[in-house]
Amino acid sequence: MAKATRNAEATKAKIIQNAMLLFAKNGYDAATADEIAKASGVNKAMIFYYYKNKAGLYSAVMSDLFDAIYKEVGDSRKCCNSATAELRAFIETYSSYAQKHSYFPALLLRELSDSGAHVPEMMFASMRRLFALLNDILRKGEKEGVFKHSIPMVLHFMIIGTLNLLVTTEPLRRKAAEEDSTIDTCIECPMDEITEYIFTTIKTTLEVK
Amino acid sequence: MAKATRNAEATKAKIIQNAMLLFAKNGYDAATADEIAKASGVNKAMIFYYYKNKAGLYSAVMSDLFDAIYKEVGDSRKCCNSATAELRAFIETYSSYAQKHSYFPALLLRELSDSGAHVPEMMFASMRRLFALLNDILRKGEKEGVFKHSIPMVLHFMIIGTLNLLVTTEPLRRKAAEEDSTIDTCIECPMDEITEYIFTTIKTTLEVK
Amino acid sequence: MAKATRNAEATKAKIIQNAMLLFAKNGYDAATADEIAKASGVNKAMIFYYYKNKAGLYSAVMSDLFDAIYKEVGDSRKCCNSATAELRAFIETYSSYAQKHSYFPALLLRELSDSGAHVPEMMFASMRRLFALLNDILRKGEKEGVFKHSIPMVLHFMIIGTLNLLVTTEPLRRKAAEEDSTIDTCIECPMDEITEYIFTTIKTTLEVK
Amino acid sequence: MAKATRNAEATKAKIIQNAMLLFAKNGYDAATADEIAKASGVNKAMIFYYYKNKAGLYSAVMSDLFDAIYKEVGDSRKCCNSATAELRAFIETYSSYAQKHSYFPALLLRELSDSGAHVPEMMFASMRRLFALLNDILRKGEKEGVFKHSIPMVLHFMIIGTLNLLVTTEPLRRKAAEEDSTIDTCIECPMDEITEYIFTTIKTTLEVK
DNA sequence: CATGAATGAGAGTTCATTCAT
DNA sequence: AATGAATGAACTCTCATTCAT
Repeated sequence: MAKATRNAEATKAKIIQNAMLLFAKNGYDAATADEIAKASGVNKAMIFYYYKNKAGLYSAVMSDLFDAIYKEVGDSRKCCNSATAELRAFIETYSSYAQKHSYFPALLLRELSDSGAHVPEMMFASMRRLFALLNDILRKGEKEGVFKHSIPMVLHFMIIGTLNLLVTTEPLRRKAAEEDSTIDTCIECPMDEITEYIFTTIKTTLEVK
Repeated sequence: MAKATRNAEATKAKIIQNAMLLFAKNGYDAATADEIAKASGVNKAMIFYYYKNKAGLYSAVMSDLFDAIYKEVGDSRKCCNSATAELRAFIETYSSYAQKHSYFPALLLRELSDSGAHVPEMMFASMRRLFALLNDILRKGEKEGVFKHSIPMVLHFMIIGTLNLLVTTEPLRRKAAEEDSTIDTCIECPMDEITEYIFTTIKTTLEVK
Repeated sequence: MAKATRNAEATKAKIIQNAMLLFAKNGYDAATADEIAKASGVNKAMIFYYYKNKAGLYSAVMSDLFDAIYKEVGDSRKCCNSATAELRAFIETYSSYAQKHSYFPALLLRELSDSGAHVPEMMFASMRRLFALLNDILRKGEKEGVFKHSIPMVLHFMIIGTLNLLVTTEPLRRKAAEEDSTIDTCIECPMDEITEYIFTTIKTTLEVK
Repeated sequence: MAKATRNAEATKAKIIQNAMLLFAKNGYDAATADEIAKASGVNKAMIFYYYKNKAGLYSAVMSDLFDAIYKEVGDSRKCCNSATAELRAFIETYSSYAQKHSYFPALLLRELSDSGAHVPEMMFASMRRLFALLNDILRKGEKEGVFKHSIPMVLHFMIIGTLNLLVTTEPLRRKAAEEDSTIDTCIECPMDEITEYIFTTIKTTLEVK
């Protein structure tokens, strides 16, 4: 109804967007309200007007991300009928989300390192929901007789740990490659090959016989 | 009146030890010099006297940890003659180190999430050295004809990502288990079983035919 | 949808009423426009629309109170013919007003402590008018030969100081009584006895011979 | 052991001294840490270094004042042997303290108006101790048969209410006198005459027969 | 080597006030 | 008349870092 100013939704969106980037780049503590406000082109007080405090903003950011990934990964299951296909969809969707929203892996890994210090309640629910998806797939596969018994928690961390680390360490790996060409930090590896490799590894370990 | 004053090495050791714990628990930014000094029972100024600044202290902490893990993992290779045995040693040693020094995983994951923001130079070197070890093992296995061609970087992240996440998320997983018993967060899993499971997974994906 | 919107007088009255309470409870600085607006069920901007700024609102509140007390105390004189009776009326009316509007004493004492920092002009006029009333009574008594020469300002502060302190300290005295029963903070004293006691004291000091 | 800087006691004293003045002049909320630091010629952080937070500083200020007045008033009793003389000493000592430390009345009246919002615990204890002194004197007089039964709480407020108001309203009364000479705000009254007048009033109301 | 005192630069948060609708 | 969005100026408090002893 307005052009650009005096538009609550637009203002909130800008704040969330820039907060995401800055929280991902600098971490919760090092990302300042000043910085976020300036990047968003809004007055610093608006952050507190809409999100009460820094933690509230952070929660909002994380909620958005977790809701989105849960939805995408959850939706991806619908399109398949075998447990193996669902597993592939899980890994591929997670991988593509992590690449598209490259700030997400850093945020997630840091939050897990802090045991959910900044958004305790939400981390539980969100991580659990995501894990429950994989859990379902694995159980289904077992029931169908195509998967061996496994340790779902370990496989879950194998998938998301690997993918998240690959995304977050990209700049680090690139620099390492520049400085020491004798070591292959997989900087040129196409992500879909990597994703496929991860899928194959998990599938192989699950294969009966 | 005598206690431990006027003993440079002891003072430095106390600082490092407590800094480790607090950096791990609270992260780089949230760990304060005041806190570290009080926990160590030394005057705050000593931190700056011995380590120049906060970043210097952090570097020292990380160096110690990385040197130690590199040494332990490196040493573990000596005792074996097959690539497969060396791979198992790599994984088991890393796993046992991560458990014994349970602050390490949080520190490492956070630092990787930050692309080595706080200790740039060192992260390169140390991570590279560790990765080089695994790389060697994999190449050796390939040469011996017992391992298929693989993507070492991915396997590396699979191993350390999974192990580190399992250690750091322990409190989170415990709480989740308490609140929702229908989901198995593997909180009672013995770590050696998990370690073996990881090893088996990696080995299986490497097996020729 | 109809309630009380679009009704200037009602809105203004609600604001004044709640502002009174909150200024009394929290003091000028600690009472916020947000708080007053919320308590009044009106939009914050209305405060500024009707009263220009916080000081304006405060002035309006104080004016109302001072006008009311002046009117009540002033009116009370009419009904009597002797200076002594007028003095009693002054004290009793003030006392009953302070009890009925229990936020008034806090506001008055604070404003006197601040030397009228927030409502300079008005405090002069209002306090003076009130004091002039007592002054008149005392002079009249002197002329009639029933009162000795006195120091009106001192008697004025004796009356209003005592009454205001008794009202404002009520919660404090109640707590003190609960914690230490050996001391009598007069928490159960009927206010009319106290008022009578004050009157007697003043009368006694004024009595000729 | 030092000259002026690096002297904890001197620094603390300067802070307390200036805080007193500014809290008295502007009230708790309106007195800012910046202001107090600047007035004291110290870095703002020192306030928090020594007193933890603003409330802590305020508490320290009030403690100092209350301890001092209690001590002075308490000591004054020793020198007398009759209840009447002790009563005079109580009033005179309180009066002289209030004049000498002219910031005290404002602080006290405001705190009483707030029901001890900022220093709850202390207000109880301190006010009670002071009141207990007067209470003792009155009881002693009753036992000796020189005082009638009275309401100590009311007499206490009569004394301190009047004296405190006279001190705090001084600037107000001066301005009023300048603007309207027909009214006598007792601005030229010598404080010892006023004190004597208060004493006489209280004594008169206590006199048997 | 060791300490407590001192500092300066910010960070998060609040709040009176104004603007656009 | 009434509202929610927006702002700017403070304000309290923290913290890495340095100085004097």
